[in-house]
Amino acid sequence: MPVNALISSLPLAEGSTHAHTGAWVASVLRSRIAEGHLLPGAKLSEQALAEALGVSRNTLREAFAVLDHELIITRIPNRGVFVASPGVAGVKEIYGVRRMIEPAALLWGPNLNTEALVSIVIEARAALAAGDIEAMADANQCFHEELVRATGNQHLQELMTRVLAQMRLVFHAMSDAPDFHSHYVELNGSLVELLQAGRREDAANELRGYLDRAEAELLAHLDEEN
Amino acid sequence: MPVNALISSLPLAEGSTHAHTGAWVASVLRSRIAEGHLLPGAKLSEQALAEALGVSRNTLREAFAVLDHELIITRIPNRGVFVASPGVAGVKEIYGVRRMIEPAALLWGPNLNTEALVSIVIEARAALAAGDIEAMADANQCFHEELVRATGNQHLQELMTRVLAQMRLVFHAMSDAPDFHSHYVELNGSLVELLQAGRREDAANELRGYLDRAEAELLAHLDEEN
DNA sequence: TGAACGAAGATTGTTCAACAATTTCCGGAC
DNA sequence: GTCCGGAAATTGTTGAACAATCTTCGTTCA
Repeated sequence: MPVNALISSLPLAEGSTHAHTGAWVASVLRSRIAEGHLLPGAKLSEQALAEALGVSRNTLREAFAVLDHELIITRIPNRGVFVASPGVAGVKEIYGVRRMIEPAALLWGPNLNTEALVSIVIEARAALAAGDIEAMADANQCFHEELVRATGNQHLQELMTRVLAQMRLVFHAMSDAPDFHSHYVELNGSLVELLQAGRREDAANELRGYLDRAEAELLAHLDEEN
Repeated sequence: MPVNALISSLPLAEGSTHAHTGAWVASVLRSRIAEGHLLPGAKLSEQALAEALGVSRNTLREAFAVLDHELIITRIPNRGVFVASPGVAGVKEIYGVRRMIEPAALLWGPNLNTEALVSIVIEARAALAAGDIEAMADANQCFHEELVRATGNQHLQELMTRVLAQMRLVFHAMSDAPDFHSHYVELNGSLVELLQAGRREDAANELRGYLDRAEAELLAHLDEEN
């Protein structure tokens, strides 16, 4: 288990004393997990983590409460805390959310910023040409985040951020994953074209089909992995 | 593998005295607030609450972390914890969520249960006839919760539950509120009629208008209160 | 051999007491 | 009346402690 080595590289709490340490711990763990340094299924030992982060077990526990609520970690009573690893049910949940919110944003979002979407697609194409899969995945995530930004609503954006964080966990759990992102670049592109033509309803419908196919693809890959 | 392996894979027994006290405290406070026993703006003193609930300050703190994340309470560093009191911005956020999720559920929800909605409308009508405003408000809430249940998605349902909890806070904050609920009974009724006729798109559009008017009404009342 | 048993040892759940950092309260000075 | 300064109260955080629960690992018994 390489977790111990990674934990030791965590930054220690320093300087600013007495300010929402719990939230700080939560954010550190959140990004550590998002970046894939802590992989799904990894156990987060209270004692080890508290020591590594330079905070007390009680403070760490407050961070755990937040991350648990965000579904980034899984707490099993008397067993411990683990990085969440969404299975088939999790993927279905994720796409259930996306299939409602994203088309709704496209169809009814009052702040739809087509230009921002265009520039993201251009970025993604550049990343694709450069063979930078990481950058492409980032761009794809930005695209869908920008989409939900059209709702002009903080709650929905937070939900989407949470869901996309879970998506990252799914990808991290599949180390042998093929490149899921590259062939969505052009799908995003055609979506943007529809938007530029003012055909929001068509765009929403296309997006729904797109999400259906993406879910099916992921589920197929998850099944064959077991 | 030995019997031990089989036993350990069984679902964990609930009700143990030694688990989830933090979650329990959170649920107690949640319902206390929902029922209006703790009004918006009220301060939740750590010491007093911990003593009253018979838990330690640390455990109470874990509950606070959860409720803060649910936006049911507001934490101000070094000042304390208060029951949230959504203002104009909060109401706009709430309706921003509802205006996206509810029509989407109506339009695309795979588990739309028209019969359940019908029976809720019937209940609401009975409450209206009996002059029971409380029951009417409950029925109205059930109606919209059932609507989101059509999405078959837990995340969206949780978000909706959170949003409806904030709605209750808004109503509690307006002690002199007129009866906002009674004239929505028939609007829900006409919505159901459209659904029974299979006209989901029309229903979604009508619901959007309905939510727009409801928001405007609430905002007007909030403005004149200041 | 291999499965069941059971007693350490480790880990989590929770509380308590203490202390530092801030805010709030209150009485006096101008 | 308001401005100031110092108690008093409250929050933020820690460390130790203990009970409950899991894990581990050697022992016993078919």
